[in-house]
Amino acid sequence: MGNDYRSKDKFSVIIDAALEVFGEKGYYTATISEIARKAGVSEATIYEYFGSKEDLLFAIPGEITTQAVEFLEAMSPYIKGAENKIRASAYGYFNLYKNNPDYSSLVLLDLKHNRKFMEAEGYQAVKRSAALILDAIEEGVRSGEFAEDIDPYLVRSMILGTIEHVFFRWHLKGRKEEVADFIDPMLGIILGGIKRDGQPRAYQINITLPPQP
Amino acid sequence: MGNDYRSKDKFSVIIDAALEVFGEKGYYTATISEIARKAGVSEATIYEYFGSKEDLLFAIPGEITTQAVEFLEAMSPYIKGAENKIRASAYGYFNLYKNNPDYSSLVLLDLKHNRKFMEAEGYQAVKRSAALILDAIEEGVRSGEFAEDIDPYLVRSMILGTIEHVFFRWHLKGRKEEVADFIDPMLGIILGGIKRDGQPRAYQINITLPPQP
Amino acid sequence: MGNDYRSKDKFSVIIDAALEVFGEKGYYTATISEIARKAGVSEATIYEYFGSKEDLLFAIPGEITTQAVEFLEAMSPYIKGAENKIRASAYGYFNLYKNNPDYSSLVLLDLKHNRKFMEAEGYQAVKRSAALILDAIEEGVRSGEFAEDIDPYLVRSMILGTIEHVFFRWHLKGRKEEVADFIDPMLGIILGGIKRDGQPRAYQINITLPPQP
Amino acid sequence: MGNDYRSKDKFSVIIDAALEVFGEKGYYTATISEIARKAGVSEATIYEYFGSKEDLLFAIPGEITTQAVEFLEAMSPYIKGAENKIRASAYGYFNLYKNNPDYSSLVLLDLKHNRKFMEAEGYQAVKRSAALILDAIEEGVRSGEFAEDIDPYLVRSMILGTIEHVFFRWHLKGRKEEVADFIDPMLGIILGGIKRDGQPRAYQINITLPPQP
DNA sequence: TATGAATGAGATTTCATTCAT
DNA sequence: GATGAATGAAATCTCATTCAT
Repeated sequence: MGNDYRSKDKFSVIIDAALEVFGEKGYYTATISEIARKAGVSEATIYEYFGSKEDLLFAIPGEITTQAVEFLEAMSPYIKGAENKIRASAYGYFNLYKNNPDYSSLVLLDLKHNRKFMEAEGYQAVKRSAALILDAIEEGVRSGEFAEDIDPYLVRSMILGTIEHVFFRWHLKGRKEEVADFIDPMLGIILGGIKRDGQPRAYQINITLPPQP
Repeated sequence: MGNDYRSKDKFSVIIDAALEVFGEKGYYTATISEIARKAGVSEATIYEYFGSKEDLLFAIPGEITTQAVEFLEAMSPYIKGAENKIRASAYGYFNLYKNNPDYSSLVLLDLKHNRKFMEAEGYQAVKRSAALILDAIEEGVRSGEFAEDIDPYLVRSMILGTIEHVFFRWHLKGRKEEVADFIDPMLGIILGGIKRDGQPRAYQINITLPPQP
Repeated sequence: MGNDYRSKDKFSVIIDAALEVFGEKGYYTATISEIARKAGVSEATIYEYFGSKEDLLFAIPGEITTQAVEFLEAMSPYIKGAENKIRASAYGYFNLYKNNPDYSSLVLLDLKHNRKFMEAEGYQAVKRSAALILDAIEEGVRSGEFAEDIDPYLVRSMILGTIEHVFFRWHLKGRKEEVADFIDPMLGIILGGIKRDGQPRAYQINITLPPQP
Repeated sequence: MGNDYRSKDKFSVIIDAALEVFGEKGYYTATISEIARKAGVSEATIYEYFGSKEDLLFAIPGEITTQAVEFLEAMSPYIKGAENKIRASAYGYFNLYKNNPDYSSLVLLDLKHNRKFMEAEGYQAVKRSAALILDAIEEGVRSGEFAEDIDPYLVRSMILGTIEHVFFRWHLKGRKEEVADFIDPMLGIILGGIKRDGQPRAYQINITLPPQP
């Protein structure tokens, strides 16, 4: 435990430092040297744990995202109704990004643009979580909760795109103010736009024409 | 005229080459040397036209975006109704991104993450175009077209976020298939979610009349 | 005359600009581009008149120094006495350096350190003027004006070294105050130290020895 | 100790190589690449030890000069009489320049012309040593050893100017012959020129005795 | 003659990465 | 396991210089 513990500690320490530095400066501008300094280890030590700068980058999301997604997946069976599932996922993203600003900066500004990462292991969790949303939307269509002519992929893009866009701007603007909870209003609009609800929409009405002479 | 033509040509040739290389490899991975090779000029020549690699990057959007935005702005007064204005802007983005894949790759994958660029001149056009959408939304709220409790900034984020997200994924997936026109369905959902309910949406319905006896 | 005049003008204009820029920034830090700008000609034009940056550097002293030295040489026969000849030469240097600060900066800070220049044509005038001083000193020794055990080369080094040192420091200190006339005091000391004069020095006294037994 | 030794070695090895190359070619013409080659290290290694080419240049005098000056300063209190103090300092310069030809070349041909260096730390030692001379001269004036109407700054300029001029020419002429000891003759002249006349200069005379009957 | 335009040739500098200890 | 020290490999950028017009 002693060795293992110490070892694991150093691993985490490096990851944390890398997250912080990458998050602040971006992948290319960040240097191993600064990460090492912040982690309190030598540069060479970083290479004991991670094969390369890119490996270190890719190793970061593994932990954080996986944890968040596993929580969501575990919760999923207990949530009833497509809408609630979507809401849960959306809040999952929201909280993940909000509570881990360096991480979200890293993901939104660096990782997302890295094709290699998209194919790397660390991205699997993100994919699974995106799949959860898609499933929920499709479930909603099947169940009649949502209109059947909607494109589930588009709806998911709207949800994820909005969340990313808001956090993205937040980062670029220097993370000054806190990000308000925009999930409910956003879902209000999107769900309002795709729900097939009791109150028939205008385009669903039946018109009774007066008898023609 | 001859001279001028040749000069302008070289400027454009470099911009085009840079657009291509930056678009493919990203700003940091791209090298001046490759851009020079692709442009068919020497590296030194690039520095005759652009002071630095970053200047070159920032010079790219100036032309393309400005043109697109100016068209939108010129058109704006002739478009009546908030919804139509929004639609016009959304299609503006859509077409811009769709017709200039290298450019959209560059903007979405590189420029957007560059704080310096956000403050640079080339970005002004993008800002103006984003302002157009916001104005339209606010106009819709004032006119009663849209519910008054909506957050115009959120709505704009939804529109832009969705567009960016879709194109973003398209780039990361290798631009294989053509991007379908998702603007109408997207706006259908969003506008459907923000329109003031009392207002009958007669204009959206298709009526099939029963056969007349 | 028109052509020639114009042509000569441009030559001078370039020399003057070069003198100014070299004098201010030093040879290596100065750029042809800045000289061209200051001269109001294109860089290429400079190469019409001078083969290279170094040629331009070497061309500068030719005019100024030659003029000053020729004046000295012309005057020389009319000056009587070693001391007066030395004084004339020393003041020649003094005035040259004082009245042409850029030139003296150039010579003291750049040209002097350039072995190629020492062998170049432009340096001949300087050499001739240094020879004048040497001749005068030797003349003084021959005539008995100066002590015969002095080293004329050393004396010349003292004169030139002092003048250069003073102006050198003046340049490095930013040419703030005007350089005072230190030639007379300096020569007072040096000549005082080498003159074999009527007022017998201590070492020239006659000793009357007590009668030897 | 082993490590420390090796480390110090490399530092010195680079300094020595730089001294040699700068001394030979001058600062601007010298290249890091050649210094690295001569030092037997990579260019990158040089940058591990010195932040920039200029830093490397400025780091050179620190050691050599400081040592020489500290020796002088330590000796100073034990030397009695202004004249002897001046002589000691002058020989200090003389030996420094003579025993370290590369160094003196560097100082006289490169460093002295660098305004930044004049303000840099490495130059402090030179300044202190120049102050020593000035103090000695002023002491001589106060004590009546020297005439009171002399300008101590001028006298110092004469001493330093002469020394620099002689070594300077030596370098430019290719350091062929050895530099003779010109300090004593030079001081003989200068001191002869500034000494208060009343004081008999018994120690300088050669006496030829008349034939004894 | 004059020059706008283009470039060859390098120089400095930066960093990720390696390796002996 | 940890690291100090060293470096290979590039990349950006600068300028003196050339040449077609």
